[in-house]
Amino acid sequence: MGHHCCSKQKVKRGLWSPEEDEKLIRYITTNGHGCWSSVPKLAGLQRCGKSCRLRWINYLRPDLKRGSFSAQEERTIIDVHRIVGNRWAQIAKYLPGRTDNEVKNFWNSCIKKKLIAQGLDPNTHHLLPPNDQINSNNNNTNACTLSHIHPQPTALVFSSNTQMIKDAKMDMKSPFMTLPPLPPPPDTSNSIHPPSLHGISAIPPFEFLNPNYVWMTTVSDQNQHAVMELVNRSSMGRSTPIGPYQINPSGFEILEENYTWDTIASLEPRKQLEGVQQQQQQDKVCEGKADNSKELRSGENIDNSFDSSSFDLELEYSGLLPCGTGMYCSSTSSSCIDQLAWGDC
DNA sequence: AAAGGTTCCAACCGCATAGTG
DNA sequence: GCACTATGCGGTTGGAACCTT
Repeated sequence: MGHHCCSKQKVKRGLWSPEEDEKLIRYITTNGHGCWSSVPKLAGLQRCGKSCRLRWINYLRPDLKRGSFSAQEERTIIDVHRIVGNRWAQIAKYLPGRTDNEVKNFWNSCIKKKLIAQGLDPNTHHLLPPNDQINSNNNNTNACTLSHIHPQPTALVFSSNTQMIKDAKMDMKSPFMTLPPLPPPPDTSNSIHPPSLHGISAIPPFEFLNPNYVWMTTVSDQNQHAVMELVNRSSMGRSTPIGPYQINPSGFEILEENYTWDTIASLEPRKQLEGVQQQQQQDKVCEGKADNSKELRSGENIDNSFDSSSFDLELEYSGLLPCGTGMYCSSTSSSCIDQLAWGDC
């Protein structure tokens, strides 16, 4: 079955010859591609326009970066994939010089296997059930990796620059992150102070490992970045930020009461316990308020809107990750993230 | 060295959507 | 609103290259 665009033409298929490449390059560099369907004829090629377009975009474009993916690119792919899923074109946007096809192939041939080997489901980025984990039980490296990955909350911070706000479609499968380098965490044993972000320092000490508290993202500080927020999990879904720093100059709200950001093993929002919803429903009945922010915060609304298909944030990325027991590391600081990602403990 | 298996990636296929008349 | 075309995208495939036996 041929393409719609070339069903009437006698077209060549399969691998491109150097001569064909040369013709296409010469034509496009001279004239631009214009309407792709007319390119083959004008360039003297026995191909359909679609094939020419693909060849140009995936292979001949001068701005393409060839060669293997760097560790940084690999990390970016994983992190963006965690947010947007198999939306290769979206992912490729954050990898200059890479194409969606290239990213997709790299994912399928390489990253997927690495994640599975670490006991992570490449689709969900969650831990696989023990039976599905390959080599993770008899492999100390993986065991080490998982022990790092699992118990720590993670941090997600939005970049809410003007362009992003303009481009954002806030259906929010998940927010994405711009993570500034953090100051080194204080040297404490069990009680760790949260890092000070963007000059917000009035954060009281708290027990970082206390399961009653969880990091949540909210927007934003004076530098137009969203900041993490500690929320009392035991308040059954009510957002009870710790600290007097809820600022939102950008006008959009990310914090969702019913969701917490899970560990690095699963950065997707995770609905809290059923009791949370019940409590909220009770609250709604009691309060009977129609509050604008509630629209965004409503669990049902968010739930319904969790369609990654329209997630389109101008995201920036860097990798703040929990690193070891109660500690953080950032992507700008070295190999910790690599160790976490690939088990080089 | 040869056969068979596996991996990788360029290219294709088909669907969705936008644009146009 | 409809039909048609062009474009973009994700899933899939085919075959060359590589690896294993």
